[in-house]
Amino acid sequence: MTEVKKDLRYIRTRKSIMDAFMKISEKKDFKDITVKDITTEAMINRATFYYHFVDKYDLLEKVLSEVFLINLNDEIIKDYVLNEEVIVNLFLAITSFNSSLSSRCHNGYEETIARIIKEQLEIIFYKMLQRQSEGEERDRIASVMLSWGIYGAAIAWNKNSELPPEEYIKLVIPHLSSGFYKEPNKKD
Amino acid sequence: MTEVKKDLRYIRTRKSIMDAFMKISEKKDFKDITVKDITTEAMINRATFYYHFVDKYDLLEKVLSEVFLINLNDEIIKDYVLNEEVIVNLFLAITSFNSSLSSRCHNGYEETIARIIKEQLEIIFYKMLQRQSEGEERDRIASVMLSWGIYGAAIAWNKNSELPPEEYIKLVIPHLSSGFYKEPNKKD
DNA sequence: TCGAATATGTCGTATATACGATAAATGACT
DNA sequence: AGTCATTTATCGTATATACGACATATTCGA
Repeated sequence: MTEVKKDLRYIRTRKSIMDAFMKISEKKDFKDITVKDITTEAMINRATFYYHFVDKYDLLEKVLSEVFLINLNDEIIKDYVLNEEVIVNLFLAITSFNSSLSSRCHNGYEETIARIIKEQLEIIFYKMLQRQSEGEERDRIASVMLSWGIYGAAIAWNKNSELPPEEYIKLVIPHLSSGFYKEPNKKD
Repeated sequence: MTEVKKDLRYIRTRKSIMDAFMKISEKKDFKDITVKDITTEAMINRATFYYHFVDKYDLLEKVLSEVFLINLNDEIIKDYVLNEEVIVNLFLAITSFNSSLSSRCHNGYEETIARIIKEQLEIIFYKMLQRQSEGEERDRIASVMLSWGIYGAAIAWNKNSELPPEEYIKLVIPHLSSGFYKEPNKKD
């Protein structure tokens, strides 16, 4: 389907646009970013932007869903299973998007961002859980809870914490690895 | 003359090539760098490299002479005169090329590199000295001595010192600002 | 020493992108 | 309200670049 372009020019330009967008996102709120900003940073013509994306919202969707699967697929999903390192890295990936996250949600686009991120997280968690699977439906639910949980933690970190994100998320790792509470009466 | 191209594609691609080259230079010795290495890193076709440069030696010359005048012209030469900050920055710029510099000089290309860098340094020093000029010929000679001196210091730093380059060069700053020796009998 | 791989340059053709123009939408200021 | 400036989005044409093929060098291990 959707015709995967493999012309090097296309790939490089697409990457330039996405990199530029992410760089600008670190300083500017999403709603204040113009297509001109992006094309200037990416050193491409404005018309070329529209050759690749419908508009900046389209770009946002694709950046969010691809950056996760690119940055993380390669080094993490391939042979890793769910563990501390994975969770920390995912958390860092989310918080690095603080630009879009931290802004007031008065234009209603934050929900879309949140939705996309959580969808991607869910996909990743599900893939990883299946490697050590103990039931498909259980994995599904676990993926949902983890995606919402991690994302929520990122939001909370953004609002409150002065801790570095890495330390912040590590505080809760014990609960994720060994459970949130102790079985009251367990053999052995 | 030489037809300054201003097509954005040309500019972006040229920059990509130079950035890629500098990045690779930090890890690989110049003589071990292939055109393929550069084009892969820059995400461009090999043929395109030859559209921009004759060969990797041509690229080296242009990188060396432009990087100095780009990185330094903007922030330094414009309204600055010769001072501590300028000297430190120039020194850092040179040492950051340690890749090519530090290699054994058995292919004889180090001399070319040295020549180009010194030429560029001389141009920069001369421009700066002229702002506070006390004679054209004196400025010329001073530029020559400074360019050779700074460059030599960079080479020496590379061979011997464990000091950070910034500290290293700062040790000699007093001599550059106040002279290498005291006038034996000076009025006042 | 000899092949076999890898690197260098060059060329013709196809295509992604630059450029400039355009119209319409949006926003800021009086 | 209206104007001015900026941004969005689309178009036709020109051009820089990708691609693949090619002939030479160069490197390197058997």
